Order: sequence, then C-alpha cells, then structure tokens
Amino acid sequence: MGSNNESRTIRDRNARTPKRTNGIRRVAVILKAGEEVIAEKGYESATMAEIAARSDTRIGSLYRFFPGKEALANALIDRYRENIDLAFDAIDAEVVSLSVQSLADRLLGTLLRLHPKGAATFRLMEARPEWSIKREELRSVALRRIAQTLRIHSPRLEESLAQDVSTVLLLNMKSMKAFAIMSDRERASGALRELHRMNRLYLENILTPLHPDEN
Amino acid sequence: MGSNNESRTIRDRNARTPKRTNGIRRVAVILKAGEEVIAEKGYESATMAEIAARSDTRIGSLYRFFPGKEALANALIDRYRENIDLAFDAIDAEVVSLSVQSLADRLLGTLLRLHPKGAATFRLMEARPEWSIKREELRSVALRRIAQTLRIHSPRLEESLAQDVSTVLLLNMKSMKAFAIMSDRERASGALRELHRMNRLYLENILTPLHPDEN
Amino acid sequence: MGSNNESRTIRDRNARTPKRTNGIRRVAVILKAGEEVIAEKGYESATMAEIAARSDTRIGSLYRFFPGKEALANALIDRYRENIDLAFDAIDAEVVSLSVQSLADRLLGTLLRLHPKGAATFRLMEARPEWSIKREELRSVALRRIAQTLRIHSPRLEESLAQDVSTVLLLNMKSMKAFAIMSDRERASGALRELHRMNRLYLENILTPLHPDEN
Amino acid sequence: MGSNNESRTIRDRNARTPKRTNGIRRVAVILKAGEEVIAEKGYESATMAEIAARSDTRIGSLYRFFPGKEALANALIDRYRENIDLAFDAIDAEVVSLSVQSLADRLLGTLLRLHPKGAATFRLMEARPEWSIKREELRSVALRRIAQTLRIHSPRLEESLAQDVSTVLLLNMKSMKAFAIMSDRERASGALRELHRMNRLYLENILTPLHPDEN
DNA sequence: AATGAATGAGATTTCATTCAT
DNA sequence: AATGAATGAAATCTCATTCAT
Repeated sequence: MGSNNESRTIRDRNARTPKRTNGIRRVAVILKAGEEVIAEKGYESATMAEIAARSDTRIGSLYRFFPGKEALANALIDRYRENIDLAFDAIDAEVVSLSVQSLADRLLGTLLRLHPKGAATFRLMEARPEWSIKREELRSVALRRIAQTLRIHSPRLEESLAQDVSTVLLLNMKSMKAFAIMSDRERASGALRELHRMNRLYLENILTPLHPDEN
Repeated sequence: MGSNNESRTIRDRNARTPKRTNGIRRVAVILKAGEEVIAEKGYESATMAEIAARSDTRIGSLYRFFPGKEALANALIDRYRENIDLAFDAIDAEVVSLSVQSLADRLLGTLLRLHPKGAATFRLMEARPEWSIKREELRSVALRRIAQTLRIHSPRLEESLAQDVSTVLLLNMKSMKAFAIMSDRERASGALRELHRMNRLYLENILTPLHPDEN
Repeated sequence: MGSNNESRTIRDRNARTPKRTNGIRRVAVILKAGEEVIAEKGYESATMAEIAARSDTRIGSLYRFFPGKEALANALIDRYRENIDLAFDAIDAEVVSLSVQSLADRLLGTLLRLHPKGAATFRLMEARPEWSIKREELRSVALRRIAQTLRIHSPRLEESLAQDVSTVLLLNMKSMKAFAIMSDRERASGALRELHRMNRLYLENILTPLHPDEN
Repeated sequence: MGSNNESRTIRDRNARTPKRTNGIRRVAVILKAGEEVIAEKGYESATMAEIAARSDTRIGSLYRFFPGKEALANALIDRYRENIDLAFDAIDAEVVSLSVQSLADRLLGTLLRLHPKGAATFRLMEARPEWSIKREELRSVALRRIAQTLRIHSPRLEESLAQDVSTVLLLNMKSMKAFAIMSDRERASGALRELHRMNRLYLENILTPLHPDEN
C-alpha cells in the first residue's frame, strides 16, 4: 500500500489537479441546478434527485459535495449575500458622480439585476421558520448597504433617517423585482414608469434639501 | 340509449357544500385551521393531518368536505377574494368624502387589515406554478378595484393612467403588509412613517392636478 | 303511542302500499346501477357512493335495502342465476322442434343474450376467492341445464357424455360472449361465422349418430 | 436560452432498468411476487405491501424499480407478450412436420403451458379500462402468430380465412386455459377430451381440403 | 472515489359502514 | 324513515439519506 508511493504521487498530481478543478466546477454546476429547481418548485418540492439529474451528477456524488439538502440551501443563501455585496460595491464606486434621479434609478434596479440568482433564495426563506434568521441577516445587510450608499452620496443625511429611508427603498427594490415575475407585459411598461416616478419623487424629497447648491 | 350519466360519475374536486348545521360549522373550523397551518408552514409543509388535528376533525371528515389538499387551498383563495371585494366596498362607500392624503393612507392599510385572513393565500400562490393563474386573477381583481376607487374619487383621472397607478399602489399595499411580518419593531415606526410619506407624495402628485380648486 | 292506532292504520295502509311499491322499484334501480358500475369498474373499484348516485339513492337508504357491498353483490349473482334458468326454460319449451344446427345456434347465443345482465356477475366472481364457490354453483347450474336440454332433444344421449359435451358447449357460449366485448367489428363477422361453424360441427358430430332416421 | 431540459424533469413512469446484479435479481423476484399476488387477488386487491413482503423487499426498494403499481403491471404484461412470442417460435420451428391433429393439439395447449406466467396478465387486463388497449395489442399479437403458424403449415390457406380461424382457435386456447382454473378434477378429463375433439374436428374441417394428397 | 441500491417514516387519499338528527 | 356527517384502517407513494460494492 505504501510501496509505490513515488510513481503514484507523480501520476496522481497530474490526475488530481484536474479532478479538483472538476470539483470546483461541479460545485458550481450543482449550485446552478439547485437554484433553478428551487426557484421553480420551492424548497420542499425540490428533490435532491432532480437537482442531481439536472446537474448531471450522481446522487451519491451530490452528497459528497453537499452533505444534505439544507447545506445546499445554505450555500445558495450565502452566495446570494456575496452577490448583494458585490452589487453595492459597484454602485458605491460611482455613487458620488450620480444625480439624485440616477441614484434612485440605479438602486431601484439593483435587486432586479440580481434576480435570477436570487429567486431561489427567496423561496428558501419562506420555507423554514428557522431560516427567517437568515432572512433577517440578508435584509439587514441590504439595509446597511443602502444606507451606506445614501450617506456616501449625501453625507449630511442623518444616520437614523438614512436607515428609515433605506427600508422604504428596499421595499421599492423588491417591488421592482416583483415586476420580473409578472407576465402581463402590456401593462408592465406603464407600471414601470410609475414605479420609477414614485421612487424618484421620494428620494428627491429626502435628498434634495441636503444639496441646496444643486438647485 | 345507454344510461351513462357522465356528470354523475366524474368526481367533484371542489369543496363540498355542507347541508347540515354541523357540517357548516365544521367547514368554517377547518378553513380557519387550514389558514393557520398553511400561513405558518407553507403549502407543502402543511399536512392534512395537522389541519385535521388543529380543527379537532378526524381525517376522514376533513376529506369529506375538502376532497384533497388542493380543494382546501382553492377554498381559502376563493374566500380571500371575497374579502378583498368586501374591503373595497367599504372604502368605496366613503371615498368621495376623503382627502387625497386620507385616501392614500386608507388604501395603504387595506391589505394589511386583511392580513391574518390573507397570509395563507400568499403562501399558497408561491407553492404551485399552476396557481399563478389564481394569482393573476386575484391581482387583477385588486387592480380593478383600486382603479375603480381612484376614479370614483377623481373622475377626471384617465382610465389608462389609473391602471398604471393602481399597479404601483398595489405594490405599496403589499409592502405595507410586508411590515406585518417583520419582527424588528424598533425600526418599524420610522419605516412606516416613510412608507406613508412616499405613498402620499406619489398619490398627491397624481391626483392633485386634477382637483385645481382644492388647492 | 298506541292510542291513535285506528286512524293511523287507515292512513298508513294508503300511505305504505305505494311506499312498498317504491321499495321494490328502488331495489330494482339499485341493482341496475350496481350492475353497471361493477361491470364497468370491477367489484373493488366500484364504490357504494357511485352506485348510490347512479341510482339516485342516498347512501343511507342504499344500506337500508342492501346491508353491505357483499349483500348487493350476492343479490346480483342470485338474479343472474334466475335469469339463466329462465333462459333455459325458454329453450326447453321449443327444443324438441329444433334441428341439431338450430339447437347449436340457439345455445351458442344464450349467454350473449344474457350478457348485459351478466357482465357484473363475472367481474364479481373474479373478485373474491370466497366467491369461487358461487362461481362453481353458477357453472354447475349452467352445465346441468345444458345437459338437460341436450337430453330433452336427444334422449338417447348418454348422461355422462352429455355432461362432458355441456362443458365444451358452455365454453363456446362464453367465447361467444367474449365477442361482445371485442371492439374490432370488421373481423368480428368472419370470426362469428367460424365460431358458429365449429359449434355446429361439434354438436352434429355428437348428436347426429343418435338420430339415424333423420339422415 | 433557458437551460430547462424537459425530458430530465419529467418523471419516468416505467420500470427502471437496474444496473447492478443485486438490482437485477431484485427485479426478477419482485415480478414473480407481483405475478403471484395479482393472479391470486386481482389488480385492485393486490397490495404493493404484500408484493413487497412476498419478495422480501422493503416498500421503498420496490418503488425504486417500479415507480407505481401500474408500472409493475405494465412490466408483467410486457413480459407475457415476450413469452407468447417465444412459445410460437417454438411451435413454428417444428410445425411443418406436424399432422393436422398434432397441430390442433399443440396450439390448444399453448396458452395453458404459459399459464402460471400469464394468469396475472389476464386479471390485469380486466382491471382498468385503459388497459383494454394492451389487451387488444396482446390479442392482436396472438392472432397474428396463430395465423402465421397456420400458413406455415398450410401455405394454401387463404390469408383472410386464416385470420378468422385464428380467432376461433384463440378462443379454444383460452377455453383450455380456463380448465386450469377449474377445481372439478373429476369431470375435467372427459371435458378435456371433448375440447380436444372439437378443436381437431374444426381444424381438420378447415385444413384437410387443402392437403388432398395426404388423404 | 463513484455509484446506485436500500431504507422507512410519513404524507395523501379512499371508502365501507355506522349513527345521530 | 331518510339523510348525510363521522370514522379510521388501510393503501399508495415520496424522498432524504446512508452504505456496500
């Protein structure tokens, strides 16, 4: 068992490195499949078997990478959190150069842009009461990031008001995402225009008094 | 020539209408229990056994009145639709005497007021893709009623604008309901204030130009 | 309770007689419905509820007339036996005047003619092992009657041969009934002709030697 | 653009093909048990639990290979069809050397010889109206094979006559099988002799004129 | 390491039959 | 006497997870 170590090490190093790459790729493929299936059917109705099939993984292998359905779910939620952070990093990088209206629009579309990757996460958080904690965490991250973005843009905005405003903006961002699910494409464009209008109206009402010279 | 009566043979998948007082009470109790359990756990995780237990019904009796989990779900959805109509009837009865701000606030709270009776319905409509039809129906009823209310209040409001505005108001109403689920009571009051502010701001922006003499 | 006996007796005699007639009619209607449903779905799949519905009877009333599913089944079997006897009575009434060929054809069609009333019976006897006794009884009645008919027609036919021949004739009669179920009407006529041919061929081969003067 | 793979999502309602030796043995054992139980009790009364118990399989394993009662039934029917073909292959291999009488006897016993493996199939086809399609298929296979055998034996037999004759022979073959179920062993031997006699008589009547030199 | 067979607790649903009103 | 509500044992089927090969 230990006598042919050398030859094996050489062979294995060549063999295993691609296998590890495979492992990383495999995890990504499984997550994608899990995302799809859970987004379509919800957590309870999604089966490990279908996720395995859709990612072209054998069920036994799936359990090697994710030791349970919950583990897979948690991985999806975590990944979504990271995506949120990345999205706000991008906004913050240019926020100082944005007008209030542009900022309003930019924020409004943020969750929508994340949507396909987030759909599963939302269904997950409905599923288990225990996960309402995760939901609060996620919500809390989003609120913090929105408030932070607002204060980067308008440093004179009071901290506590920034938090309350963030709550409302988050609701609008979710409303925006809700449009994505709607099928009625005809009425969608008018509704979209109105949602943008309201969102701008509100953010202007909050931020403009803080920028007197911009008038 | 044959004596086949097809309609008799086909099993009715809807809830049975009870014909005795006992049955009527039973149905009400079951609906209440179903509402609770589904609101708590979601459709898939809610079990007929628990609904039976919580309504102090034997499983066989439950199936007498609701010949399947779906039948129970449909009954809950239907009942919610009726509640929506009743709520708007109440608003419409006094809408002419309401200021724009009062109207904004009144609408905003409508779904929230329906909430305990509607919580299950929302979880139901997430559950099954087939039920997106029911979802659209419900949504469509709500939109129609909001638009109707707006035009009773402001007859000069254009029909097509009324529809677009309704879409946004409905989103706000749902956002309001989302507060009910949140646990973070501390921040809730400030957020609530902001949501009201935005909603009023928006509705005034829409309706005030139509009432020039009210200025 | 016993004081108004007289007036009741008079009233009841008028009232009850139609009710009894109703009872007889009701039993007939239920039997018909039971026959249909069992013939279509088989004993296990037939439900008392459907039989009640199809006979426009309330389930509680159904159980007044037939105190169980088995009781209903037994009644159907018994009625079928009576029908067999009636059918053979009719044949026997004219058997002496029949040629061998006519007798062959007459017998062949007997079960077929009984078919709609017998279909349920056959499904019943498949259903429960306990009912194979009933099956044997029925079979035995049929065999006895066929043998009897043969010996009325050809008294010189030996008793034991008559029994063996009856067994084969009964098979042919059942084969004939099997045609009724077949859907392939095109090929049916040729097949029918062949079955008749075989049946005649056989019965002539048995009976003709016993009627030397008829040649 | 979407990555939905429909074929993967749709659940396969047929029996799964096992890929390990253990699985293959298991499937065979389950089929045998299913055959027995269904033959004894009929489709509706046979329970998956009993089939599992009789094949010493846990219920979950049973459902792994046969994802439903119907799947098991279909597998049994399919296997029976294969057996029919094998049986006729055997007859056809020696049919040219058979006398008419031998051929008659050989055919007559064919279904009987298949019997224990076919008993379940016949009960299955009574069970569900939907399966009358399968019944017709099976019937059609049998008829085709009988006709083919006849024409191998007597090439001068007309095609259309061959088909009609096959229908009758098939009836006789089924009659023969019906004897197997009968318990009355005493009378069976005489009846058996008569059935053989009729069957020979008939086939001679059909085929002999086509072989004038054999007289 | 990869695979797929095994497991069984638990969910939904059915229906003959009884019985109170 | 007529009705339909109540009952619960029993059947079908699902699926996350483990483990032997």
